[in-house]
Amino acid sequence: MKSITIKDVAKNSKVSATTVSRVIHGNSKVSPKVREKVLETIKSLNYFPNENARAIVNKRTNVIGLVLTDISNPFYPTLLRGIENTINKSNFSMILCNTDENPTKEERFLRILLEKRIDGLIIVPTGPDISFLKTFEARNIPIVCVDRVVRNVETDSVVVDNFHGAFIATEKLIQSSHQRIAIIGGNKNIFTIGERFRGYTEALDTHGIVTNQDYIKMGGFTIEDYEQDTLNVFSLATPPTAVFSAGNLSTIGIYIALNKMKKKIPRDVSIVGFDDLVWVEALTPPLTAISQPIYQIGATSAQLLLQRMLHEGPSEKQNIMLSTSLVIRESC
Amino acid sequence: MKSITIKDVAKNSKVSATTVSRVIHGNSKVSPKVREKVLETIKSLNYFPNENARAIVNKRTNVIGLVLTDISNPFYPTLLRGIENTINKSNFSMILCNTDENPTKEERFLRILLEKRIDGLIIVPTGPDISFLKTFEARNIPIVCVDRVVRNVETDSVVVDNFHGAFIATEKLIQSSHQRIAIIGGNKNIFTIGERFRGYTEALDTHGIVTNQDYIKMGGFTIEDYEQDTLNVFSLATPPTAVFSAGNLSTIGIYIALNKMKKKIPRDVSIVGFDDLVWVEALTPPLTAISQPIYQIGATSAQLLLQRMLHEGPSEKQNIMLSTSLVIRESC
DNA sequence: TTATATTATGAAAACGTTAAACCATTCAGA
DNA sequence: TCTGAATGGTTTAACGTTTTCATAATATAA
Repeated sequence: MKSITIKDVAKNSKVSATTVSRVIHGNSKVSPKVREKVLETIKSLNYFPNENARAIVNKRTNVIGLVLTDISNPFYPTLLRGIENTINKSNFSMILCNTDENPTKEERFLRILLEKRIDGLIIVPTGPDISFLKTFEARNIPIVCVDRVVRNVETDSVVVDNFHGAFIATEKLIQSSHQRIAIIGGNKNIFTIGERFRGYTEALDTHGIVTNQDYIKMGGFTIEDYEQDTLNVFSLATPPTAVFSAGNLSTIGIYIALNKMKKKIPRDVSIVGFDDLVWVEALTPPLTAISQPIYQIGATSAQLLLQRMLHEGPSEKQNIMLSTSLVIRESC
Repeated sequence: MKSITIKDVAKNSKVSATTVSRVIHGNSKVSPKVREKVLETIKSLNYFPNENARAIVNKRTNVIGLVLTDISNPFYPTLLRGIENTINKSNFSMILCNTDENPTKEERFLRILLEKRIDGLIIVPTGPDISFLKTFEARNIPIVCVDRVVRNVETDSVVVDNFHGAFIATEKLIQSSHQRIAIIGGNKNIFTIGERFRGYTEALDTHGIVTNQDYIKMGGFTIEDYEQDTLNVFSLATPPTAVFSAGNLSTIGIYIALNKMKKKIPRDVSIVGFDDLVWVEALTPPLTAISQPIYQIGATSAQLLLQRMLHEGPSEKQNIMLSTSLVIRESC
């Protein structure tokens, strides 16, 4: 099981390993005949350089880590493609880790990534204080926070204006002359969800509507949770006439529940949802939604990371906030 | 930018690097006081072993490659989680690559993965002949093909019975007394899609229904394509009364188009779709669908790969075919 | 006590690269 | 013809680990 090394190539071409290395790197200091010969034996031996050996001498691996909560959440695949397509251009690869919002898992992954000496990290942090990131910082491994930010270490970041998105979503419902507006969504402790909740209450406030605690269902996790939340809120004595769905999973639960309750959208209930994914247009009626530039969030954070890794760009950390837009369809 | 190495730990603990290495691995004998001291300085120096250096001496990286077509296809995230959750238990990490069905990209990724000396590969091949896999085979790097198979090298594989799934889907429509049944889907050259097409025609055949070429729309790629296909097929002089959607993207296109045409499902048109994803239940009406055990496909292929990497299990290649099931809802 | 086995440790080589320093040709120019 | 510069190559050390082998110290048995 002996593997083919640069020395084998050297021996077979009757030159030194250095010369082979030069040929591989296209370095000028090698004569055409020798280059030819070396390339030939590389091909004939089917030699491929060992990146791990390279990594230890070059002190760079060309690998980045991508730590997110769960690729199954439809937000992430597009984000990932934005990142991947960007870093691939500079020949970086990506190790993917799913934390499931679990800080213990997160720390374990971060340790592994550190040991693998990744050149950079893109992370959707599980919380606002990720102590292990200090270790990355101390070793000058660039970090980009995406979708959420962290406060115990300064990093570049790319987020979306969740607050404003939720604000205009809620306002849209108000302008359609709704007063009794529910919100259904996940855990407020998650940065993005918290911001969306703020946007919702702020919009009600701005328009002089007092928030009704019964209309606030922020604690779901699964589609079934959201379905149940919807069932509950629309079974109230005075049910809402509209609902703001704070995430894509809640949108699914809401549609399922309303279908079951035979409520017609938008006749009986109006909906605006956060996240404009491909399938929301197939719903009946198609969803009016807040659209995030998901791919661009990914691409931008990857660009930021590349800049740092290649020591280009400004030295101050960049904190970028991209904006959302309202896509009007027929659910309100 | 000097990094902390095992030698620094050694020096600071007044022992040799060997001893530090032994402490870290905890297997061989080292006296309690020394162990204590070493662990202490590891902590105080915040030392983390360099996995790349380890990789070159151990000849294993604890990394696998996952090469698939596009993580944005909702089939893949679940597959990925099945794989990840399985390999994580054995402390493997995963490099993810999206080929976009492009063999050139695929070959480039495979070369990179080879150079990184991954311990194993899980791949959804773009086609039936991936010559670069020969190189993996020659180096005894285990390969598992998933969802599709390859014919120029023998590998383990995990696929789903697409043929049978499509067969029972079509049969379901026939049994609901439909005779004019369309199929809308992607490129038949893709293994899974080809199988589904076979299942469709075979079901018609079995029940003595002659296939109508006008009802066959197999060439779409985007949701817009499928939407257009649907529009076209239902604008025929004698339109079909039912449609089999051969993939999840086509399901979206079909629902959008039928909504636009104001066709009622299932009154005007019945549908059965391939792939039972979370959002199909939120459609109106909820989709009757062929369900694949996606997570399990991933978990199984990862198990197969682990077996090979750890040199356990049988030496003959395993070719596993998992079965699909029909989830009946209200679209037919 | 001495001989032997056991335990704890270290030195050095190896893994597969790259880079710095060096050496031997060849070529230009006077 | 000689000098100096290119040119094309090699030798050696370094990167951060693990592993093999040797050795010193200690424990056990006779």
